[in-house]
Amino acid sequence: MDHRLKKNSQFNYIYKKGERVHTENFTLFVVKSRFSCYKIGFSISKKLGKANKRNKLKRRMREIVRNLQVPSFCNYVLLAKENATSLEFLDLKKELEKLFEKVEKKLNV
RNA sequence: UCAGUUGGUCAGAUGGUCGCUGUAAGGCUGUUAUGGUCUUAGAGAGGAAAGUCCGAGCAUCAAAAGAACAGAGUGCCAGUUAACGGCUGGUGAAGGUGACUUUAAGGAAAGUGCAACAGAGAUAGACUGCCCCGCCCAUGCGGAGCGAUGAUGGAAAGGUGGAGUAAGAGCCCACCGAGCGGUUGGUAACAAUCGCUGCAAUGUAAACCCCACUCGAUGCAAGGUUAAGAUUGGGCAAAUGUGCGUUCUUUCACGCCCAACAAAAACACCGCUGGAACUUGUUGGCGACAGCAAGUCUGGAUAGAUGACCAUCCAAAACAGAACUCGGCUUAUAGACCAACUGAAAAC
RNA sequence: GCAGGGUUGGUAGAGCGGUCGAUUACACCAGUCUUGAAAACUGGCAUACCUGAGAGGGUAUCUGGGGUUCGAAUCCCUAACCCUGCG
Repeated sequence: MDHRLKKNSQFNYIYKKGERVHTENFTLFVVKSRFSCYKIGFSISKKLGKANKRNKLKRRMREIVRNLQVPSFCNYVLLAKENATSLEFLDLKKELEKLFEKVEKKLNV
């Protein structure tokens, strides 16, 4: 299945309606949906660096999310904060794992 | 060996596991429709892809021709190119011991403007002065000659030295500089040389300007297909209006302009990648480059495709990601390598 | 992707190549007034380095770097950063 979010309107909807979960270098917006698959969009602003750095960060984020067990019936937007570009791959992985654990707890409550 | 100058090349590689985007072939499957999925094969960022500073292709503005005026750009000469403000080779000027580097380098006797402060004075007359004569004890006053002297300044009326004089002056002489003319060399910029002129002319044109040459505007969010359908108000006009900066003329076409509302489907498609292309060889040219032959097909995404991990190579580390496509320029850049040349020292 | 605009004291915002390190307002500091504060009035007020006991003086800086000019915040080139528009 394709897990990408594509439309600008979808992004805006999630920014407005979504619940936020924070960690040191990321913010995740979560909205529940009717469909069994999840969708996720990555948002990295121009402040984080030039095109090269942003692209690399996005690829790493996608690679990590692909290997994770992400809670379904939800749509997400993963927003990177300023220091995220300087992290190593393993640190990124740990942090995102923690992030999605948090999300699961929230959803179960 | 040390210190440099110029030009060029590379931009991690190999193997394995998981994953991403196109292409081709085949299988299975679905929708109103572009599809979905699996297998196999093969492809998948740069020297700057960047900045958007120039030049083109391409597209739209219905199609054209001419004149004047605006506006913008370029500016030594010759060549090169599809074109250029690029590049190549020269000339002049400036810098460097040198290899070599830098250079927006037309015109200031077409005209206008500006030149603060300082300075006697800023483009040019006066002032301060120098010398001689007369009056006079002298200060000083009057007359004649002179253009040297002047605490400035970015710039002060060709410079240095001599001769000359009452004092002085290109008034005269030598050298240097400048202008004009000739000759020789060079396609030319220009250079060399000879003669003449005692020599008049500050700087600024990246101030306006003059001269020569070039230029329509807008950019793929251009523009088109599926793809039909559509409202209201105001102004101008019935060719006397509108039509690629403005005005005018001619052909031609046609209503034109402004404001508001409504509609806008998509995993959409075309434009979209075979090109002034690349590689090798060869011929011409000092070179930029051009010709010929053979071979190659080499990204096409659309929330936007190249990542993660492991092993080895001492270490994998720079700047950095195509978005219609090319030719340049500019800027960023770790490390490694090659070639030619210069200076210094030492040895032979 | 393409097109356009800007950058001047702490903030906003003027600025003819020379009298401009810079006018004005707000903010800030000191004083007057007040029991105290506000308002009002008066004065001061950019930064760095050098020098000086101090008062003061000198040099540099208008986003950075070059150039034109005797002289640049202003003109030209180049880079960085910020902002706006487009279907």
